[in-house]
Amino acid sequence: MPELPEVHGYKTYIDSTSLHQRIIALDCRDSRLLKQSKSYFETQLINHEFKSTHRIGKYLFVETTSEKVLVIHFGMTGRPNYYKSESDRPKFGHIQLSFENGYHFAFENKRKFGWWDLTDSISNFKADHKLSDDARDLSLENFKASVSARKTDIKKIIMDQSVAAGVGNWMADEILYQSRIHPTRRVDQMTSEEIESVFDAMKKVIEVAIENDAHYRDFPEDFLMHFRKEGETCFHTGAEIEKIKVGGRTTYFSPEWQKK
DNA sequence: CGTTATGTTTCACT
DNA sequence: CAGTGAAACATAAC
Repeated sequence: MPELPEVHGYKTYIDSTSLHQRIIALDCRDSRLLKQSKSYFETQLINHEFKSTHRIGKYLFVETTSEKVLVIHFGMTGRPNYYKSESDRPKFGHIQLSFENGYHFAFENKRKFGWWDLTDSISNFKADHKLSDDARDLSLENFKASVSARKTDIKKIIMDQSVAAGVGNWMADEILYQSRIHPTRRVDQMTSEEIESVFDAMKKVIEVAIENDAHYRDFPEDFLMHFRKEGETCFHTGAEIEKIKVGGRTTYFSPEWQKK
């Protein structure tokens, strides 16, 4: 389920479980999840430790005591899991590290869209992958600058990781619902105030989601996530939520509430 | 059985 | 170069 708030939670989880422990084994059941050879991962991880983590958007960077930084992307169905007994290895824990203390760390990835990579530097990785600053830290100036030259639907823009790293499909729908902007509104036809309202809603959605540990049921009652599905109705208007495709992704919005 | 899923990358076109 | 739509990746769950 990982977008920015979920990955934020994963970072906290890893920080509180897996730092400063010597890694003694790496097991990978499907090498397609590794962007480098398994032996290279072993060289860089075995007998080393996780030192600290950093998050940009949906990417998690783990600094280690080796010269390389581990890059983790969770894909659509990834999450970390730390447990004591090997027998508790989760069903989809395709990559597992074992620590010297006897505990294990699994990278769960049901759909196998997630991956691990190794990089020399976070800033180079960020540049190579055209990642913007993390959406939580992004300035209004930078946001406006990357939006200004664009001529397409606002939803595609805010999901563009080079515009606001960390915004994914559900967050984009929520942000546009909160700012009352229609998902297919073209950015070049939006006023400066409307762009700012999207920016403000993005910040609000991020903070609310993080405060609630990305647990949607605890979100405020006027959040789209409570009725983001077919047949449900808008909290404000009572009208039926509509479902369309934008940029290839399923999109839910409230027709009268979000003006085109 | 067919459809759908919270993501990224690549590619053939406009 | 900017942008688009589609496809590919891989698999569980409904």
